Amino acid sequence: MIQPLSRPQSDIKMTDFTKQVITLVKKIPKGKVATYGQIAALAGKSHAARGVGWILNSCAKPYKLPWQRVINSKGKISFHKSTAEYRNQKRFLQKERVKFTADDSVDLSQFGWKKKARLPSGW
DNA sequence: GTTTTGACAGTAT
DNA sequence: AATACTGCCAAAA
Repeated sequence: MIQPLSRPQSDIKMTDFTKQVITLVKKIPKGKVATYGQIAALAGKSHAARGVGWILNSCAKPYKLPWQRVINSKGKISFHKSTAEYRNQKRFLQKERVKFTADDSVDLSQFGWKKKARLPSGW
């Protein structure tokens, strides 16, 4: 049967993993994006990308997380096009100078968040 | 307690 | 290259 698409809850359990994910997402600098897998890996679970997605769905609103800076490993927005969330996220990123290719994808080599942020002489 | 779902990723075929 | 399968996390039914 069909279940509700989303169940935002501000009343979640807050495990270590959850806390770390929230903390990390908040640390994503403006103008950069991170992938679910990267967040998961930084939180200590390299294969918990799904969990990250769930946590964002649960905590993005109540915790005011910049969930828009989190995209999938292909550099694309995970929502289906024509959804309000998709448009919202794309607009948010473009506003931060994040370029979208004709493919509606982001070049992670340019805009991907690197914790050590050591890029050639431009940064 | 088990099953299903959800904004995923990596590997295998 | 494109699909399928598996791994992992947390919450609801």
